[in-house]
Amino acid sequence: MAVTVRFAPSPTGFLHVGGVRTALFNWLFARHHSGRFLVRIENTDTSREVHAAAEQIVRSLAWLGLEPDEEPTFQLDRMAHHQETARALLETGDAYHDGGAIRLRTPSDGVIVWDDVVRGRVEVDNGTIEDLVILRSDGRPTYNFAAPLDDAASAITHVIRGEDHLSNTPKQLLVLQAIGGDRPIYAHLPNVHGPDGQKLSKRHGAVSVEEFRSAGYLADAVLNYLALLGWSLDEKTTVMSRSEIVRGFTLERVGSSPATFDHAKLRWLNGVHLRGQAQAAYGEALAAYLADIGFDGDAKLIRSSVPLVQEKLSTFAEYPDYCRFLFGPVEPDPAALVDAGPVLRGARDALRSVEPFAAPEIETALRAVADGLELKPRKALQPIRIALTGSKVSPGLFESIELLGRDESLARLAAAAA
RNA sequence: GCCCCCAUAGUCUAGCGGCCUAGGACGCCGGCCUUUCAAGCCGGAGAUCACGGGUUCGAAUCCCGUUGGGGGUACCA
Repeated sequence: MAVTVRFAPSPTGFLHVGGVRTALFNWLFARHHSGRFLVRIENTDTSREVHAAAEQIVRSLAWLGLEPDEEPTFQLDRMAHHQETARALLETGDAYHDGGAIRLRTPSDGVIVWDDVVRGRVEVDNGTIEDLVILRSDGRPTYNFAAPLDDAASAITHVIRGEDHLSNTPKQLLVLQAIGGDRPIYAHLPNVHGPDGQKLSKRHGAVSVEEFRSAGYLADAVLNYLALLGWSLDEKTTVMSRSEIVRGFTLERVGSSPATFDHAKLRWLNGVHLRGQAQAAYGEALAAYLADIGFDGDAKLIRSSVPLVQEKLSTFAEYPDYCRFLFGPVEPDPAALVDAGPVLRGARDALRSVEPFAAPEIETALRAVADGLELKPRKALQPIRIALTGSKVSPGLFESIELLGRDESLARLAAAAA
């Protein structure tokens, strides 16, 4: 039987780290087995539904490249079927009315058992499970009734979800038993915690997928990082491409202890992925990101600046601070330029005649200036950098000058020397 | 309260009875490189494998207890 999995979020807000991790593991499992990955929005609790949350979730998944193999479905769309099933259960006596609701009759003794792929064998006393409401008094199904029904209807083979659903599993198994549905295989993933050990939430900083996107992270890096939260390929591999993860992913290597989200490691990993990109793709992604956040800069210039920054940035968000000087005037701190007159004038004279106006030639010329003034390169170049970029930290000076152009460079040098 | 789950360095993890004087990665510290910052390279500190009992010739690995953390206990998902 072909592997079919589903990611089933409730539309109560943005897709956050814990949610994506669950979605990712489902997607990886499906891809690894050439199976299908479905998305089902669990919207049976209409009172908690947040407007546009479903679209938001789907969009976040798309950004990460976790595209479902079918149009996402909404649980409530199958309400007629849920109600019909409840009625049938009523007729066989497996369910009964209670107030306005309908409850499933559950056994009071014995145990219900399943072999969880990540937890191992789990046994629950039937006595601890009370007759569960399957249809609310207003006719809407409850989650624990609708979910197993829908799983069965979609022929879900593996239910991969957060450990908060562990205690729902016996209930859903009981429902499945009552309707004679096939059992899927269950895998309950450990939670993702914040730095304080509490469940990850807003106050731990960026946790929604959208935030990572606007913070300049690469989807592949986020994916790589998330995959490592609870799963490992082997004893030493950290950096992996999407396809390497898909190839190596198995549920057997998913751990059962909760993980803490570490922004610093994500950041590092993002830098690694950024540096590994082809220059053209990097430029493409960078330009798209900058347009997204409203950075006003010529796309062509952005592209040509890629070689200057690719080795330096760990997120795209750092780009403006590094390269703002390429796109507009600078205001060097005069205090940092005292006594710099001779160097700046020397640089100006040298740059006036450099041919061609390219980094290697510029470097030769400026080093000669430093030599002539008997200054160490470190000493001589820093004021020039400040005059041209307005900052003590910048991309490579010579490449920056080339990109800035002769006229602009001379003008900035003159202004600073004055 | 009751039920369940988890427990290796600050963090993510490897480990599934002897290969472990516990491996990798982030972070941290130092050095090299160097036009700044990064990157890169080299080196270092950091874990009595939560604690206490067992089992075994031998335990991070198996069992029991304790502690800590988490989840559940809804006509929420």
